Parts: sequence; structure tokens; C-alpha cells
Amino acid sequence: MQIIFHIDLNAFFASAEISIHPELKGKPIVICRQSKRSIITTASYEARKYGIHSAMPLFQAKELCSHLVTVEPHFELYKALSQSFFEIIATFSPYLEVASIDECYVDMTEYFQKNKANPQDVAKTIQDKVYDTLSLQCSIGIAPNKFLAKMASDMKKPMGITIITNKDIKTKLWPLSIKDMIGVGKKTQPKLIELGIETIGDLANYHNYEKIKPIFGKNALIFYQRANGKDFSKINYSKNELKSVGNSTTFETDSNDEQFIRKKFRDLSREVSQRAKKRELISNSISITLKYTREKSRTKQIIIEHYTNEEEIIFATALLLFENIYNGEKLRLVGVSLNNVIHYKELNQQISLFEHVQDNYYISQKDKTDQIIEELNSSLDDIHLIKASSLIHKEKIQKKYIKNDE
DNA sequence: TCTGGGGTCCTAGGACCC
DNA sequence: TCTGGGGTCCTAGGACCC
Repeated sequence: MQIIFHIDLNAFFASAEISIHPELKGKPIVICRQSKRSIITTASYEARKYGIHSAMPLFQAKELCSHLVTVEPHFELYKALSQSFFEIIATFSPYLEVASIDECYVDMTEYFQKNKANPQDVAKTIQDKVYDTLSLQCSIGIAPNKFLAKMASDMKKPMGITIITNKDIKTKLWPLSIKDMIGVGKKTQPKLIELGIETIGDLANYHNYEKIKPIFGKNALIFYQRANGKDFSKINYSKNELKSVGNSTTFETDSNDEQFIRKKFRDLSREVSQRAKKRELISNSISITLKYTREKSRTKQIIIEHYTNEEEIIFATALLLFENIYNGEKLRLVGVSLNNVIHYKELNQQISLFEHVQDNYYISQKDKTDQIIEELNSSLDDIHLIKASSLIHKEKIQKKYIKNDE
């Protein structure tokens, strides 16, 4: 039988800030941007005592706690700490799947075959090591599969260790609300309650599988099995490749000022370009999102001729898409995304599949885009824009490609 | 004065090919 | 005599997670 650990950093962003600003310790703090439309990404345990939690709008949190301290997020810090956290875990087992910035699954089966040890003790050792090294607390769930391990790590926080075995399914899993099941959100929950399914146990024992099928679609069987404590999904320790890189921003106040909106697209395109470059990712699929209200949004996507991560091309394409779908109404959010990103290396592999020297579809040469920068910056009228953009898309840049003869 | 921003995955419909 | 069906790719939208 497998032994899976699910390890989750507690109040991660808040703890990270406290670790470098010890004066914040013991205070009710929340991590969020300082804006009237902000929502809280993480609340410290002191703040949680006031009923404050993630995803709560900042203005509400302030109503609950007048002396609340807000801290701007520092994602670079979190990424660095997260990386160190995973490195520590990997010293126990290499079979590690990064699930998000603050959690991972680890297959510890082999570890316990080699080492005579008690899982509870090993979990404690991991917690201590993470705490001593990074001043971060974590909760650990131990179970025979990923789903149960994840459910277990949620049960005791902070610094909890929870074991769920097959014998515990009826007592520990089944009483939980169906909303606590991973993958059941606020749209699915009411549909299940309609069928009389209010707990995970209700789902596990539901008599009519045909009725739950359309609610879960393709994954119906997987949900049904999980409710019964069975999960056959494997630790995917070789994944963790990004599929998209995006950036979006909500305006302080809704706006239909196109000059202002273009400026936002410029900033978003720059950010996306920089982040993609840092990770050496390129894409030929660019999309924008326009949000008019919290309910009403539009997205538009286009496949361009070349793979790129250049700011100017992302920007020009975003503007083209914008002209294409914008209806002139006030917007609350705009976003830009590179979709289906691949690594530089992958593109080279794809190209080397061809026998002959090919155009390299990745535009990286700055000088080729410099003229377009000029045009775009000097004038942003539509005709100019389309010209500039078609220039970008049509231009194929020859890159020396040396045929690999092996 | 009033609910973010980073993502992943699934679905359904249309275009197109054979 | 009177318009298939399977497969694939693309797009837009939506649910969900942290």
C-alpha cells in the first residue's frame, strides 16, 4: 500500500511576511494590495480570530477589526521560500508533486520500505525541519492516497498531523460537508443538495449513479470513488510545467477611457513578457480578458504566426484583440495572457523534426521590433496599429538553424 | 465605497478534413 | 436523388483551486 503525505504551509503569505518582519508577530495582519477593491489573499491566525479569511473583501475585514494591519504582497519572497520548502521535503523523498505555491504531495512509500520508522514521527521531523529552517509552519496529512492525504492535512491547522487509513473513512471522511470535497464549489454544491447529498458520505452511498453523472461530467466516477476513499491518481513528480502566463488588473474605478485602457495593456504586456522571459517560455497564442461587471466578461484569443514573448508583439496583439471586441462600455478589469506556453528548448525540438533549415518561428531579435515600438508609441490610431501589428505577424525572422546530423 | 489575481481543466459548438 | 460520421483543432465560457 502507498503512503502519501500532503504537506501544506499554514497561512503562508502572512507567515512569510512575519518571518522577515518579526515586529508583525502576534498582530492581526492581512496580505493584500492597498486598494478599495482589494480582497484578502491571506490572513494571519490573529486576524482569523476576528472572522477574517482569504477571499474576503478588505473593506469588510476592516469593519471586523479596526486595528488590522495590511501588508502588500511580495511574490518573489514567497516563491523563494516555497522553493526552499520543496527542497527540504525532497530530502525525504524525491517523489514530490508540487500542487501549488504552498502545498505538495509526496509519495513516502519507498521511504518507509527502507527506513523502519513511524509516519507520525517522520511527519513531526519534517515539520520541525521546515520550521527551524524557514520559520514556517505546516500541516501534514498522511493517507494511502492523494485525496485522503489532502483531506487529512486540512483537518488540523496549524502544525497538525492527521492520519487517515481505510478504516477511518466512515468516521473521518463521511461526516464532512460535501462542500469540503475538493472540486465541489459553490455551483456544484446546490445541485448535489438537490439530490439530497449533503455530506461526502451521502455521495459515497448515493443509490443512483446516473443522476450524479451529469453533475460531474467526465470525472463523475473519480468523484464517486473519492467519496468512498479510493483515489487511483498517481503522484506526478515530473509535471509542474506552466501552461499559461497571464497578468490582469482591476481598476480602482470602472473606465471607458481608451487611452487609459491602452496604457494598462502596455503595463500588462510588459509584465507578461518579463515573466515569460524569466522562465524561458514562449507562446503563439495570446488572449485578452475584458470584464465589464463582476458577472459579465469577454475573452478573445488568437493564434499568431510565430512563437514569442516580446512585449511589443504581445502589446500590439492585445490591442488588436481589444479593438476587435470592445463595445465601449465601462470596464472594471483587463487582462493579457500567453496560452499553451512552451519552453525555448521545445520549440527547437519541434523545428528539428523538419529535415531542412526552417524559419525560426520565435521572434527574439529586438531590432526587428524597434521600428514597431516607435510607431506604436508615437501614434496609437487604429490604422497605424493594424499596420504595425500585421507587420509583426507577417515578418518571418530567419534564424540560423544548424541541422543536427546525429 | 463595496469582492483579486494567479492558474488548471472541462465543455460545447463550429470549421474543416477525409 | 438530395447531404454521413469520425476525428481534430480552435474558440469562448465557466467551474474550480489557492
